[in-house]
Amino acid sequence: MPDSDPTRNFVRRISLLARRIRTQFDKRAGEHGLTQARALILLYLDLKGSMSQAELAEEMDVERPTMARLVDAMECGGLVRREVSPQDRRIRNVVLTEAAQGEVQALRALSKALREDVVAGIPQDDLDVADRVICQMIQNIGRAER
Amino acid sequence: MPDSDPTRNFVRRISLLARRIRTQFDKRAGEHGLTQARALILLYLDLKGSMSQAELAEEMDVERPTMARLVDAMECGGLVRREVSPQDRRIRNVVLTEAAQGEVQALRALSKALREDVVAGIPQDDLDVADRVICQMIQNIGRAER
DNA sequence: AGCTAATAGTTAGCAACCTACCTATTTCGT
DNA sequence: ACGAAATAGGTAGGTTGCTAACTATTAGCT
Repeated sequence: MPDSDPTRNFVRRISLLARRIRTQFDKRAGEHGLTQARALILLYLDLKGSMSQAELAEEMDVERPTMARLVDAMECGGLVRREVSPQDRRIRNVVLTEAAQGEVQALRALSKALREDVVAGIPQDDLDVADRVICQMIQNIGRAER
Repeated sequence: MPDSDPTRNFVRRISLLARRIRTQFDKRAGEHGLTQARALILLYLDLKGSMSQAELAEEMDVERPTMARLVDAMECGGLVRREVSPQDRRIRNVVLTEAAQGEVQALRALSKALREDVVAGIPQDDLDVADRVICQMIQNIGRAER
């Protein structure tokens, strides 16, 4: 009975699911030169036009050094440009290149397809419950950080 | 209305939750020289006495190179020893050192406390639904891999 | 017995997280 | 107006994932 406590495996399965989704996304998006994290940046920038790295980090719930490296990689790969803000020289506004804009449609389709694969056959009511549980857990951890 | 599709954020929140749990675990276990992945190895070995790296990788749903590095780090930190199997010289049986055995109790308590923090205030019925949803999603991804 | 398959483990290289710490600006309080 | 605090970004280093490709050993088939 090592695993009689169901919450133990629940926590582990969440981590497993997150990894599997990421791996599967990266596999499908690899042909487009994208990964899960980079694709999300691309979608945000397409939506808002231009964002600072701090804003991107905030939206994606990621620390700023993480964002710095993601933007580095995307700039290096020709997906994104950094433009120093004229109003505040601390800020680099990140903007999509034309090449990246051309990927947006395919990326949206790919993301949608993967989401649909993941939730296939799961009743909406159950999804709603699961979403509430996940949200509550995220809050609980924030609270537990003292 | 960029995020009108609820499943989009659901998938993202799963990844966020997994990261937050890992970070919080590592913060609490750091004093014991442990991290989430290493702690899990320790618990498995305490349970089964000795396992090959391939068996550990299988139990933890991780690839074998990942396990090789985890065992490297733990061996380096004096938590674990590798012993070549007499029956099959390809196999390294991994066993806990005495120092590691001394950490098991504290580690169990720590893991339990974190699990309880995470699920605090969530009805068991909802947890059951969420667990079923997570399991189904993991299966769905396996199926989607063609 | 001998050649091929499969298996255990490792190395190398990439991705995306994190924390801690640093610099360059801007803001704000006195 | 000037010095302290806050903010944007970056660097360095550590952790845990992955895949691809390699070696060593065993198993299996003819």
